[in-house]
Amino acid sequence: MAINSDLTRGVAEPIILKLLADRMMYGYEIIREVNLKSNGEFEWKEGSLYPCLHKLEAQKLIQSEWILCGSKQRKYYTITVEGMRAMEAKTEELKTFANTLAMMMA
Amino acid sequence: MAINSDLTRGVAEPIILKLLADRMMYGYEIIREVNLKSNGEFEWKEGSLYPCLHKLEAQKLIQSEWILCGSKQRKYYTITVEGMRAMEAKTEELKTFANTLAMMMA
DNA sequence: TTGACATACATAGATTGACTATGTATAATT
DNA sequence: AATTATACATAGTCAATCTATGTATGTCAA
Repeated sequence: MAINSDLTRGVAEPIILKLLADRMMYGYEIIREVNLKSNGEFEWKEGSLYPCLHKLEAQKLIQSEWILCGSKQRKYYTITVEGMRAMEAKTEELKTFANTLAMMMA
Repeated sequence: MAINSDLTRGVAEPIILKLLADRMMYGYEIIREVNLKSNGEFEWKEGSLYPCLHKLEAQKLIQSEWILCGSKQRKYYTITVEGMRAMEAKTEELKTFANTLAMMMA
């Protein structure tokens, strides 16, 4: 029962930043976490996530490092100070949006 | 203090259907109403609304008629039975989305 | 009365974020 | 040995919105 992707546009960035504010994660892990935590309402795919991570990194809101886990290389992302600020701003914007929308549809 | 348009994508249709469920309205009137009711958080422009109305009409969720008001022609839109059903479905989807998002950002 | 502004509809073209499909490579499982 | 899951990546497509522009009429003040 996935949500229409027109709705989810724009929420990927704040969600990623929010997750990385808790702990460092690698891309594939983020996909599983989001799909799990949303009870399947979000159905993120690699094709959506990786370009988004690259964009966030280009904006210096997150940064990456390759880490060897056992015998496997994983690209771990951490949030930057600037990213924390962006997350807070985006979270506020999301709240305003949700409240406005609730009012409009009431 | 307008909301980023990536967020508002996908909400135009349910909002329009919701408004027309109350009363018939013409395009320009819808723009003013939405911008007013949202306290300026939504800043709809003609270039966004008219194509959306045409699409909804092509889907037979709304229908239009030209009405002469004084000396001015206005294109009034009304919601169809099918449109009412679509509105209810979309409203449910919006609620699920808002709840999921609130949970993810908590 | 004329210029400025608001009303009212319309659309072509650009932008952009997400999706589809595909590719590579390794690890785990059967 | 073959299949599946993990893990990263990107080219091409799609679609909803925005920008910019156009037409026409109504209103109001200088």
